[in-house]
Amino acid sequence: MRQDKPGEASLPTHYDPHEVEERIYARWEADGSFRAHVNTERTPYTIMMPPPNVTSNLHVGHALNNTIQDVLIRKHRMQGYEALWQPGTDHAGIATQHVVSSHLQKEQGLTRHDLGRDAFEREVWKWKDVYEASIINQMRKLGFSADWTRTRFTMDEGLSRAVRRVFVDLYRNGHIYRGQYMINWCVGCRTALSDIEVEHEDRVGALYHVSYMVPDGGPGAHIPIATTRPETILGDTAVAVHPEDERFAHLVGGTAIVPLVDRPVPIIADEAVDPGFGTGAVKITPYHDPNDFEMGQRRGLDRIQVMDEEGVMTEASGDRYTGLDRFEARQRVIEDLREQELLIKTEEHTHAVGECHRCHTVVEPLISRQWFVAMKDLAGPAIRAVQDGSVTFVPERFGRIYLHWMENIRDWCISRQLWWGHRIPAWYCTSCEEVIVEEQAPEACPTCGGDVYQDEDVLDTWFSSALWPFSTLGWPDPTPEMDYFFPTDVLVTGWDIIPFWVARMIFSGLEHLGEAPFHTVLIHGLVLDAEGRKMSKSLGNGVDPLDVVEQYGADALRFSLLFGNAPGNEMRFLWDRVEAGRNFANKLWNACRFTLMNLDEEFDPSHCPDVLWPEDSWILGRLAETVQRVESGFESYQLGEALRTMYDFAWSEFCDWYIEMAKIRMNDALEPASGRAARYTLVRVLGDTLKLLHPIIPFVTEEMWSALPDRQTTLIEAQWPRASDYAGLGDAETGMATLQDVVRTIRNLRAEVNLPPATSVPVILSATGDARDVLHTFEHLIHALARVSELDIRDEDSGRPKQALTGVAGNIQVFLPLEGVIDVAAERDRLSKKRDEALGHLDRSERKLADDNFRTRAPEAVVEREKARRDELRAEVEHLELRIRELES
RNA sequence: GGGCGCGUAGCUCAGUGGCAAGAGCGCGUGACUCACAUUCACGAGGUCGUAGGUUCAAUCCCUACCGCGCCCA
Repeated sequence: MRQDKPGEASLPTHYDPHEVEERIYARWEADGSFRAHVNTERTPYTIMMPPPNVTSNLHVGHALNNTIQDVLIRKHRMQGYEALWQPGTDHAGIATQHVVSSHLQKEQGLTRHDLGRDAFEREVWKWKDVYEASIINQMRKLGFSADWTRTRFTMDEGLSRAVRRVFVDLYRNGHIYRGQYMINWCVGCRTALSDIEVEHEDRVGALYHVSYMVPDGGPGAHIPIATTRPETILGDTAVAVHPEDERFAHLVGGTAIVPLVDRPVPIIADEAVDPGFGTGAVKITPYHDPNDFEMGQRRGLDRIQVMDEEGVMTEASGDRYTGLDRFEARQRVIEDLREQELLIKTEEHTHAVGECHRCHTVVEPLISRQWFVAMKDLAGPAIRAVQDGSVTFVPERFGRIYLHWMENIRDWCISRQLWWGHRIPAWYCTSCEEVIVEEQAPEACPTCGGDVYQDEDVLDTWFSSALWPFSTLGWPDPTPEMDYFFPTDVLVTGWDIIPFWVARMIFSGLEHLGEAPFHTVLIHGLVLDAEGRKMSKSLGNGVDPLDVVEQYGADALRFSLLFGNAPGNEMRFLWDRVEAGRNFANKLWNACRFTLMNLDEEFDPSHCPDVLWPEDSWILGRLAETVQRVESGFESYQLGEALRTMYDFAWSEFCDWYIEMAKIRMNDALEPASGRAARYTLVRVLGDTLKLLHPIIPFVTEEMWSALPDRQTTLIEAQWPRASDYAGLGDAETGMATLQDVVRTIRNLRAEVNLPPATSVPVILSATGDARDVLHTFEHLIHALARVSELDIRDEDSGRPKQALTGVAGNIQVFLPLEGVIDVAAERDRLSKKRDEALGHLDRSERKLADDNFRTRAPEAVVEREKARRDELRAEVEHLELRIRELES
């Protein structure tokens, strides 16, 4: 939208994002504006993009997450920081394996086992290539200014090397071990899961009370136990009661017979039993329950596996049950117990059932040989980093969630029985017991020289994500990027992955580099649908960001994600808000059109006129304050507040008032200096407003910027405004508030009697002293802004019109002498209403000031303000009463 | 059971220990005013969940309760 000759308006009346966005984005890329370089002349500012999963395209949640980052990056870039936004994608082991498997099944009817490991992996890589490209394309359409030349993928060679290095280091330092422990097993995904990959959901189930016979307790002696999982009875190896439970004290030390399998097991006393739950006695199944597993370890109980990794009952469960699915087995066990009259009763019972957060099948706790990270030693420094403030969460409350999780952390199961991911760098000897953990594959067993084979399993995806803040910068190699950009500055993410990712990055940074990878964690909420529901595939209520961009433009989408949102809070996606964003962009566009249309040949933006008019000083003063408020909004990460401040300034002050006033002055041939000052101020204020808004709505602002005269750089590289830039220019105290008050009062009176805006009316303003001077200063403006035919500014004692609509603007009386139009009775009612309103306020104010406590204890400024307010209200009431009396006479 | 968040205009949400509490959308009235009808002017609409407490002053801080949502066990 360049225009060659000033004064010629060739711009369309509506801003069209489609025409603009692609071109602008290409320009930024061609200029290398997103590139970050190691540059010791500048301070680095670094944000690591949370790498989206290559499973599928981005949704609006991603759009929010990345918009926030882009805003921070663009702003700091304009402030002169060397701003690196490091992008990339995540291989998302279990999730990607899942979608590719389903895809294969659907398209070709094949399972991954039909293909075999290598061929399956090739399929996943293909999927990754497609979605990585698609995701990056989406992000470009949204205007994100990441340094794409540095794009990384968690399974890149370099990042994989970082994974192996970390695994080996942790192993050698004793932080990684392998062993048989209780883990969460997903029967659907056929893999181990870590604790946090299990979601607990309350379900209505049953609590079964079952009799266990106690043969040496006398005839008919039994102990009643309660369980929610009767099928695990088959694997029981003890019965436990609380040591102080008198009901069962006589049985402790004896033997109970496990029903259906007739296995004698000890009756033990253990503090872990809750005597208030169920019958007070519990069955112990060390192989299939995490609490029982711990008790089993303490007490040296036997472990019997009655269910395998496919959720099918094993031979150890007995002939009647072998080969049954776990849920069928439960039914058969219940029937058999009932038949043998060992089932005492069944009661409804709601309890939390763990399910796989990926496939939502019920998770089976069982003992399995897996690799673990011992968390205790690693957690300590990570807790201290947040406690001592070296890492700060915004909003603060999320720091407590983090600490709670860290303080109760358990060892992290990191091996996954998947094909997609980083293969565990451990080799086993076929001839001896040797386990070799190395970054590079060993050729033979170092102990006996036997053949070796690598562990079949891969690592939990988060094991590599935890290294993202430094693996992307080249670690473990010593790179200039590591020296310069690490540690990074802000991590922006949702609260849902604090334990998965944030916590692990923090302890990884501390362990491997001796410092936390960022100083601030900025948490945002979820984006919900218009009804406040979580967006999900099954509900089909998701919103594709590209749809929004297509319809309204990227700026409108970005605006809608930030406007009116507070940090950490959930937000609903509303099309109305997108529309508001589009309208705002259009408003700015037209302000820019107006400005350009009014520049003349001799306009020189670099030359500040010697004299500025009061309205120029006013808008510059308002701008200075806006800059300051925006700055403090950004500092506290209140982007929504910052945006609202800019929005109000640009629309309600600059467009609604300043531009309207500038029109009048630029048309005034008698005062060319006024027009010059207005032109300068217009360009100055518009330009700086575009700078402020650029991080949030980059496209439309850049497009307008390029049309303003004499731009030295693109807007993305322009210098961020500072409040001090307006020293000596801005002045908020120019009587503008009085002018606005008077104009509004006149407009209000006109509206009372339904006067069309085109009709001019005579107006009498009555005031004394300073107020009258202000009115004289702005006489021409009042004329035009309020559509006044004849303006009569007079002293209070120089008479008042008889027949007139009356209003009060502070200590100024406003009269519209419209003889014939006035309905005296209606006017009297209107004024009485106004008087009563004012009286109410005045009453409150006077009572406040009559209170000694208030006068002595409240700050002086507050008391002074209250006095001023009271005086103003008094004057208003007096004026109104005088007028009412006049109408009555 | 433990923890957290929310409850402010018809709707969706900002906000602050001290002027008469705001926005967007919606609603009413008027206007094709020469940047913009994706607009402009004017207006209606709120006991800031309920009850106590702290304070000169509470929508904001504290306590309890009610309603909604989330996390952990």
